[in-house]
Amino acid sequence: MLELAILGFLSDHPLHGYELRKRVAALMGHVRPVADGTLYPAIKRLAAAGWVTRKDEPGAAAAPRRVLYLTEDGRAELERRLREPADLDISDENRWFTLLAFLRHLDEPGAQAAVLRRRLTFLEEPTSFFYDGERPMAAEEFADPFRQGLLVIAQATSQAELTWLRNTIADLESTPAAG
Amino acid sequence: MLELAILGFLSDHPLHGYELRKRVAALMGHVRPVADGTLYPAIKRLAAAGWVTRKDEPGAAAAPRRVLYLTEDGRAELERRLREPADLDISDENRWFTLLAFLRHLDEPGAQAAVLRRRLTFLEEPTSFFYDGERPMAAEEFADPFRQGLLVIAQATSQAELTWLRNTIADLESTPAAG
DNA sequence: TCAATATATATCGACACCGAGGTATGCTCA
DNA sequence: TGAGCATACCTCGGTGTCGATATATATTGA
Repeated sequence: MLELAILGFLSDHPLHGYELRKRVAALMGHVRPVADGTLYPAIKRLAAAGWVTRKDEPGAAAAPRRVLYLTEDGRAELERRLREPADLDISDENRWFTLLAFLRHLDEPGAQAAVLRRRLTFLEEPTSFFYDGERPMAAEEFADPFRQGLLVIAQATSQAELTWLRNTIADLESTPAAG
Repeated sequence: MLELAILGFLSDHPLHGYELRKRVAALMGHVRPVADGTLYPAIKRLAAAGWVTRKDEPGAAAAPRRVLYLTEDGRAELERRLREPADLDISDENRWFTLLAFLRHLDEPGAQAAVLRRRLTFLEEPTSFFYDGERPMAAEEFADPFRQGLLVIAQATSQAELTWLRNTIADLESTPAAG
């Protein structure tokens, strides 16, 4: 998820680590802050894989910067990760939102629609959080207001997303294929 | 998060690992499946800390079961974790939902309301996912339909939860303190 | 001149998690 | 009798993440 975000941000502009950190923090930091000890090893991994290159530049305000550039291999890797996301990228909200933030870098509307369809399929699956034996329990069955809330919120959330997904898939599939 | 779920489920009933696995899977498995290699070490940690005890029983259908019981220390630990959750438990959806699923085990309405207030404060903070320099960008500013969707969904989601939070906090705070 | 702050990069140990694999029991059906 | 499956528990290696810590420069204000 972090690696995807790095590849995605670098796909827009070359960035140095500090700026990258700020963008990553803006995207998902309010939900799950990213520590330096997570970011820099991640950059190192991507560099070792040949997906980003580093160039030293004098610092604008302070210490010298190591500006990161996405390589051609890196762009291909980004596309691969967007085109064929893991199941966890589809089901986990944090990962899914990160994917969504960079899905425009997949430039075929058909491929974009295919990814949205996977999320649609996932959200359309009937799932319950709690069971009475085999039988899924509805919100109204709980005396517990917190479990009620859990189900009510989850339902409202997925309704909003389902609406958006269906509209956007329809738009994408009515778009003539990009040339 | 997993440890909280284990303590929470055991607070309802003693369970053996296999049954516990099914309940944990129902609660959060569709979003993020829990592997055996995660569950059993977690049980071991809780046992080592003295929060659960294990008793062997003949298996109902097959291999013998190790039934898990929450100890008094375990119940105290559960309460502590519910009463004073880490910031990450408040901000991260997966963790927050897990907390919500067991919040009824905190039996003071005032303490429950205090936890909900923390979530309310978090959701009321103005946050944006993307910035143009310092300026947060609104959904309409993106040509990118995916980033638009991201913001629209996030907003709809938090609206639903805000409504529920405000109503539930009001209910809890009008409840006479539990004896 | 000194302290504080923002900029900027990086390492290290501890640890939770995942995936793969292993062990074993008892039921069902061929 | 044997294969296959559901039940039931557990270990281990690899890895990603966190929190603490270290280093260094430039600006700002007391």
